[in-house]
Order: sequence, then structure tokens, then C-alpha cells
Amino acid sequence: MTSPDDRPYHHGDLRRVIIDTAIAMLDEPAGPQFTLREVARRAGVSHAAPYKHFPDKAALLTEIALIGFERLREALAAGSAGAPPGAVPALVGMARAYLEFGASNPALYRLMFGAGMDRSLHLSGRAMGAFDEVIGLLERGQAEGVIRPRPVRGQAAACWAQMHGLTLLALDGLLLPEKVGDGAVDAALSVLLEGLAVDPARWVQGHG
Amino acid sequence: MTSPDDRPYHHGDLRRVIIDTAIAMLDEPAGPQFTLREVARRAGVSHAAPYKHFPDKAALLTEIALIGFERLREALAAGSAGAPPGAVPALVGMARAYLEFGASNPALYRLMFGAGMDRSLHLSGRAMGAFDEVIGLLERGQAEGVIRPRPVRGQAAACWAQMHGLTLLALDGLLLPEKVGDGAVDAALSVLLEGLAVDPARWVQGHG
DNA sequence: CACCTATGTTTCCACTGTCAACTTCTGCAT
DNA sequence: ATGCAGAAGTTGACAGTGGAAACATAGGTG
Repeated sequence: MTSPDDRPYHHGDLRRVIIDTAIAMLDEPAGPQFTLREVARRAGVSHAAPYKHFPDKAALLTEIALIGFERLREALAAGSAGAPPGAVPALVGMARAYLEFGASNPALYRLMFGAGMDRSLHLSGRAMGAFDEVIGLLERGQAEGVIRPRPVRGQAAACWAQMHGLTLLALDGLLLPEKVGDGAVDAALSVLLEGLAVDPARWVQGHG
Repeated sequence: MTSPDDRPYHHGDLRRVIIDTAIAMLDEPAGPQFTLREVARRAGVSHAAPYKHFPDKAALLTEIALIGFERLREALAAGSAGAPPGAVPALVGMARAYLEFGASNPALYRLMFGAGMDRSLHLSGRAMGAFDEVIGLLERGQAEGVIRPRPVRGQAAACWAQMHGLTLLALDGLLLPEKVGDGAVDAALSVLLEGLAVDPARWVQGHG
């Protein structure tokens, strides 16, 4: 005896509900293969209603990916802001924030970088904000004299590649201790820092 | 005027043909979303025939991914074997082979590491052979005294993460010069070598 | 030769993404 | 207030999908 369909004809905020529902469904077994009809079902609307807000399923996925990039940018900014003073600790904080973002949003992360995304998506300003966070921090580090003076975009690429790779390997369960030893993430971060910092020994402790 | 259906009832080698066809279709727009029915169509058999060889589509994709790991292992072995003497050049050769494998087999590479793969797949011996190539090379480098004496599995994780990340960013078109400068791949490799090698300056030329 | 089993085929089902036509609201100009 | 255009939702269709079931054929073994 649920309420006898006093649901209004117009949902009022369907677009948002569709996006939220879809993001939630991303982390279910089906992943991004979730069904548009099931989204509609959970939102309590007819199976064709979503088409009033998104031309097709790909458009919905693209929108979700963009939201993911915005969240990532916020997470990175927070991660570097919450670190001890100095560009290198900020970089470490940002790296940990990146990894945690991936671990907390596995399917979303995969969607953002996965196949099927429009190539131009990654180049859009909305998606590039996260990359700019890294570049800004590296520039600051060079200005402080703690990051080696090299082309900053190359360094950023190295950072991003390392973070991206670590995140995905972790998501794939490839960083299990039995395969890669304990503290593989820390080890990889150390290698990265040793490649970037002017005085690695100052930041990387315990060469064990 | 094609031959009037002299096709024998039994295909003879359907399993192999299905796998080959599927691998070929992987690099078409649909990617791993290719249709099992289309595979059957191209193989010239009925749409249900593939089910005699694979319990479902996921099983076919898993088999393909395993084949991919084997090919990757071969490519890595060849890449290091074809390099100048010494563990560090071999490592560089292996790195380039890794990147080229990804660039040459984008969809296959994504499939191998993508979501939806059984977690246990990556842990299987068939898939871990590639990882062992890296570990063996690093051990050799440490024995030669050219790779820093650190836990080798951690170093391997760093290598793999960097390669994995670079490969995927490249596939996503994120390493375009306009975003990341020229030679981003080389820059990232340099950072990695500077983090691994005992005497980086000996291997990494041109700081600037 | 007869028959068992692996491999293929046909037929069927529930379900999907998407479209078109229809209905019901909401907002705005009058 | 009124009336109407268009946005937002609904219903019902369609072709195509993955998969199951039942049937057909062929090759190999007694």
C-alpha cells in the first residue's frame, strides 16, 4: 500500500536524478553497461523519459565523466591544500588524493579514462582542470627550487602517468602484496619523487 | 555467384576463427562491445555456434585477454633481447616495446586491463609472465650494479605503473604536444630511469 | 555397421536502445 | 485570468542482442 500514485506528472528534477542514479549504478556489477531502462525504473519514470534529457546513452556517460573530472580536480586541490607547507609535501598530498579518488570511485574513474569516450572530452576545459592543478604545483616547486628545472609539462606527464597507472593497477587488484610486495604504492611514489625532486633524500626516507 | 553453399556442416576450426575474428573486431568502433552474432556472421556460421565453444561472451573476452598477455610477454622479451648489452638499455628497450604494444593493439590492451575482467585473470600464470619479465630484468640490473638496490617488486610496480599509465594516456590522446609538450614519453621515461638507475646521468642524456 | 558425442542449426524468449505519436503540465504574453 | 507553445513524460512499437532448448549432422569408435 504505497501511496496511490500521487506522483506528479512532471518529475521536476529528473535530469539530476538520472545522473545520480546512473553514477550509483556505475559501481554495481554491470558497471557502465547499466541499462538506461533500469535507470528510468529506479527514478520512477517511464523507460523513454531519459531521452528528454540526453540524446542517447553515450551522452549521459559523457556528462558523468565530466562530473568525474570536476570531482577529481576538487579532490586534488584539497589534497595539496591539506598537506604540510612546501611544494613537495603538497605534491605527495595530491598524489595520495589522486589514488584515493580512484580507489573510492573505481567505475567512475574507469569511465573517465576508458574507451568510448569522445576524444575531445579529455581536451575540454572541464576535464583539463585536474591536469592544471598538477602543472601549477610543479611550477611552484620549481620556483621554490625543490623540483628539478625541466619542462614542466613533461614532468606533469610523468606524474600523471604514474598516478594513472598505479590507480588502475590497484583497481585491477594487481598491487596485491603477494605479487608486488608490501608498500608497492609507496615504493612507486618514492621512485617518482626521486625522479622529480632536486634533493630526494630530503623527502624520501628509509631506503630499505 | 559465390560458391553455392558447399560449406561443410562442420567448420573444422571454428574456435580459432571465432577468436581471430573477435580480436580483429576489437579495433573497430564498437570495441569490445562487438556483437557475438556478428562474429558468427563473419565466420559464416549460425549465431548460436559460438556457444558451443564459449559458455558466454565474457568467456570469449577472457580468452582473448589471456592471448593478449601472452603476446605482451613475447613483445617485452623481444624488446629487451633486441637492445644493446646491459640491463639498463634492455629496460629501455622493454619499455619501448611495451608502449608500442599498446599503441599497436589499443582495444586489446584496454580489454586486458579493463573492467569486467575476472579479478583472478591477472593473477593467473598465463597473465603474470609479462610481469616476471620485468622483475627478471630488474634483478639482473641490480646484480650488475646499475639498478639501485631496493625491493625489486616495488621497482617493478613503479615500472609497470609508469608504462601502464603512459600507454593509456597515449591511447586516450592525452599526450598530445599541445597539452604535454613534445617528447612527453621520453620525459616520463627519463624520470623513471632517474628514479631507478644508480647513475642516471650515464643513461639519460640531454637535461633540458 | 550402429551409435555416441561434439559441433552446428533453428527457434524461441526476455530484454535493450531508440523512435514516433500522444498526453499533460508550466511559463509567458496578452 | 486566459490561452497557447513548448518542455517533460507516457505508451507502444521496432530491430537487434545474449542466451537456452530442441533438433540435425557428421566423424570416430565399438
